[in-house]
Amino acid sequence: MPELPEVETVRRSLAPRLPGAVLVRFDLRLPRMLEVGTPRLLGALAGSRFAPPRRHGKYLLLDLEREPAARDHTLVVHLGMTGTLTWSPPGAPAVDRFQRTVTGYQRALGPHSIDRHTHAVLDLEGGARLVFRDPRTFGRLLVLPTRDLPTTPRLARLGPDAWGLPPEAFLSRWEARAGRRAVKAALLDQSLCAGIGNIYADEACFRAGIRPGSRTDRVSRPRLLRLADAVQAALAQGIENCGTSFRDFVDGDGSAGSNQEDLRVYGRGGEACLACGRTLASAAIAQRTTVWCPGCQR
DNA sequence: AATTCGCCCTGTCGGC
DNA sequence: TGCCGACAGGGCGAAT
Repeated sequence: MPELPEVETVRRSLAPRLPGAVLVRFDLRLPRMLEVGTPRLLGALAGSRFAPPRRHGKYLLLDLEREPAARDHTLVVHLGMTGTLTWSPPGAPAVDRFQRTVTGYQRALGPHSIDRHTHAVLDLEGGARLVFRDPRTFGRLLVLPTRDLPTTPRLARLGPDAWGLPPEAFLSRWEARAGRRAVKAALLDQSLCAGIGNIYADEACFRAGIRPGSRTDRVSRPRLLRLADAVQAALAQGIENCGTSFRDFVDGDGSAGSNQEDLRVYGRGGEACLACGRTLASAAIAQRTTVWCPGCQR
């Protein structure tokens, strides 16, 4: 479930590789993954040059430049739940490389495997490739003129990026948009601020000592400031650890992150709180599995 | 108007 | 051993 820290990890791993690379061919293997754009447009991208990768919330923004600049386009990638975007070095075999598990699942042997779950392959000049895989197909690809990014519905809905958002900005967004929902529901709302998902919402609530089920309009201002800081701390740790790899997540080089080893509450329902030893509670809040400590979070 | 719910999709896991 | 249901969950659009 790539959230902001995971997408940032992918961005950072692609940053040394991508800039200057020339797109030779955009092979879209599963057309429905392309939410915005047409096969014809993908063909017209050939010859474009990648700029340094950007990110907003959980979205990766890959700008493709060509002369004149008015023809610049952007490939927007959302990794959904199980998506990976990897940079395959020149010479890597294009053949399917996977093993069949006892249940019949095709587990990729390498991160850049071109198999039934590979939905897009971007050939780059010199033989390298960008490979997009997503077994559960919740991810999305968008290709559009760069100047249209701010008005594209999916992106226009997003609030400011959560990472580095000043506490006072977080507070003003909260006061304007949080409503009377559960705190967790507001944290997951990408229009309030973009990038927080299920893992980091729970982690931030724990760090702030706030119950994820408590109502947004009943959180005092000082505690809200604590929450703003906790969000930054949770995201910072995730980025520092190169993302949370419970199962599928890998960065652009196919490397897993280590943040799953440092999570305080997510995925630990029924286990002992690392701070006070009480049994961590688990329940569905905002239609998401939510874990918190009844002792530490009031 | 604000909030919740159902759906998409495929693989994993536990129960019988 | 094998089948089957529950579950995971981001974001959209419909329903309340």
